[in-house]
Amino acid sequence: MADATSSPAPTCDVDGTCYCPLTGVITTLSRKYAMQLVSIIGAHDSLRFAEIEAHLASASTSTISKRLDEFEAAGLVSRTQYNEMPPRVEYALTEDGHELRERLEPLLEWASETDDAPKDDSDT
Amino acid sequence: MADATSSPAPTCDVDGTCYCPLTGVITTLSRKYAMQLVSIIGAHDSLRFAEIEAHLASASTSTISKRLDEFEAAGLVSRTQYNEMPPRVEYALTEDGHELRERLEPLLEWASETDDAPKDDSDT
DNA sequence: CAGGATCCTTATAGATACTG
DNA sequence: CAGTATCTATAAGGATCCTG
Repeated sequence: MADATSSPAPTCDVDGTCYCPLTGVITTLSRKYAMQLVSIIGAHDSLRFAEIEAHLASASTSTISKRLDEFEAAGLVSRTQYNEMPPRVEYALTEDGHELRERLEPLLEWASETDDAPKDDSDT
Repeated sequence: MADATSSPAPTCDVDGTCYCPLTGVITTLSRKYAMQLVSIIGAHDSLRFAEIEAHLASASTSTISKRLDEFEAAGLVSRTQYNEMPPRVEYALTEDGHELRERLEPLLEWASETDDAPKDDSDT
């Protein structure tokens, strides 16, 4: 995405054109359910759309679809389509996706601990 | 937010009341510049507001202010105010914040490599 | 210096309906 | 099954002005 077209200025706010895309991968990860999704997919060899939905029931179909799209575009997830009947599509992490997930897991794990285990002794 | 309502049901989509806050920390981290901010603050013992702004020049004052607020609320950052003239306020990571940063750094590092986009990371 | 309040713009998620 | 297209509601970021 960042080709050598001479203006690699990361400060997109110099003009009002864009809303500051920041770093690609981080931006992608900052979207809703993105991190969880990577984690879920990586926890399996491959998953079908409906299975992903089942794992992330709180997310809407279109949201999951969008995330998946973004992941594909970012090279984090691969999509394999089997033209059968009924249709079958499998999603899996790419190598990059796995590398990401490795770095993501400690964060998510810690986050879930922190979130439901308040460390402050004074509360409640 | 610090409501001790005994039922920590994270599935906010059972009712249409809220926009699904997800897991606290992850949501906080998903906001713009949030991860970078944690990284920046953690790279120093403490930082003043203006210094943070300088490190994250692309972010607006109000955005930084909001992040800082959220971090404080999440117990990730401490704010120390010195009633001098001129006013002096120092921000630093709490223990929790440091734990977070430890898990965040590999991700950010990998992300910047992957993205190949030089960010406004002034110091190491 | 440090930031809050306000207003505005844009981005993003969800619902719904429809298709290959 | 596996989505896409469209629309709407809302949230989130930025600019600006203003204060302690």
